[in-house]
Amino acid sequence: MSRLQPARGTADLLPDSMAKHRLVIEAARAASACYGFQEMATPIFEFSEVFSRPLGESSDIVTKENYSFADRGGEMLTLRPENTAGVVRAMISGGLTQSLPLKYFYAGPMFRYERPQKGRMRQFHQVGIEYLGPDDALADAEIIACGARFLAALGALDDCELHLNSLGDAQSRSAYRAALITYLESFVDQLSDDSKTRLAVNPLRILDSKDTGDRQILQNAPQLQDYLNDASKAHFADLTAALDAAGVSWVFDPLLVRGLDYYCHTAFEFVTTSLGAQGTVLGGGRYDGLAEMLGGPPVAGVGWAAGVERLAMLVETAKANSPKVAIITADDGARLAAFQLAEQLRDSGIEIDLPTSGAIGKKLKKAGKAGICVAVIIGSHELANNTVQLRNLEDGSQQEQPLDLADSNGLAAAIAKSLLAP
RNA sequence: GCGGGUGUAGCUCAGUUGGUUAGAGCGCCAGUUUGUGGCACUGGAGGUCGCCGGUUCAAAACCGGUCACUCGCCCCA
Repeated sequence: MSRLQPARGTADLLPDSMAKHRLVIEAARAASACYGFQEMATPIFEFSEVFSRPLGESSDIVTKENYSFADRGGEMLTLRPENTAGVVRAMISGGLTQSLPLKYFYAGPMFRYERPQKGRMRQFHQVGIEYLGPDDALADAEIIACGARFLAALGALDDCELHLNSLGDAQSRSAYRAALITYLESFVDQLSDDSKTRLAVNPLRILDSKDTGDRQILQNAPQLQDYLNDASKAHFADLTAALDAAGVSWVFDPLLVRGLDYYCHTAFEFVTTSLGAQGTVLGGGRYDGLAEMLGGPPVAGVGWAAGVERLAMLVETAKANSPKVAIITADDGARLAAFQLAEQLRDSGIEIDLPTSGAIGKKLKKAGKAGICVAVIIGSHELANNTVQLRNLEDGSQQEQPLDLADSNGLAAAIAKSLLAP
């Protein structure tokens, strides 16, 4: 137990949890397809610059939270910590800026070197969409509506609140940032230690500090929305009007920010109260500056990502797929015939479990527990008479059926019929 | 990276102020039933008490370290 563990922050997905994950991913896939997003995938690792360039080489994220390593050729590679940078890189490398707009859906594993918590693993899984090209606020509205539709399909939307804010365009942001720094510098002695360093490194993040002293100081801090220029105000008004028209409810959250420079305008999160401190279940925003930062032409973009693990915790139960029919041998004399029959029934599209060990009683018991509905019982006696016993494991009824190993269609039909019966 | 909590059977957990052979329920295996599951009864397997060290005549228990899990902080692209 102590010796053979999965590496820290990783977990096996055994069939029952895998079923929950698949349910989440398929809901996201269906919701995004509904809006015309097409599934694609980028590599699980990239040259480190893809992830470090938009963030700055010395930031905490790059130096402490990335899984980076040199390969045998000396290239610095990083396991992808999120997929937006990879998708934008793929757009640039593939020359797809000629085919805008692009609407992409993805699902897959991501990696961050962090202290694990509930719903926060070192290897985790995300689903997400990216809408590349348009700078229209209706694009923002569309991806948010898509996210809401996805959460609704999981039955999670009712427990979530959509938090919405505008960061404004680059001009608005830098005006606000300057004002905020000026204000906070006059309280620098009273700020928490964490926020003192944030003031130098990433002042906007002080807005969502959890320190009560910081929150006190923030009461009278300049407000982001007062620094939005007309174009930024118009974008936000356009977005909220579209959400209202679509019946997507939202709350204005002036403290919801993104620290990185390539973000602009819309920032949003769907937050649930049922998951402790890790309450954000789906989050995203507009990142018009990212493509240029990665060395491509300026291309507007907006998207979101959602953590599969966290959403899977909100899914009540999901039953792993398992066969409904088992072929059970009564004695070794029917081993080969049973194997042959199993293959023939699979040809007919029936999922067959063929247990190989244990007495007949054991096999029936296990089949019943595994949720198998019908057992085909075959032994030397049946083989000699060209029959099988068809046993309904739910009500215990049993009937004899003819066995013809040259043509099992009749038996397949009888099984299909008993599977349909209540 | 920082702080709190928790590590005993496959799972959920008992285990007295330190005391000699570490328990229960569920699950698993076998039998009662030599070819028919669920119920019942009977029996059985399964434990380096997370790991290393220390205190002690004696440690699952006390102390130190370490690892893992968990909650919060930092971070959250």
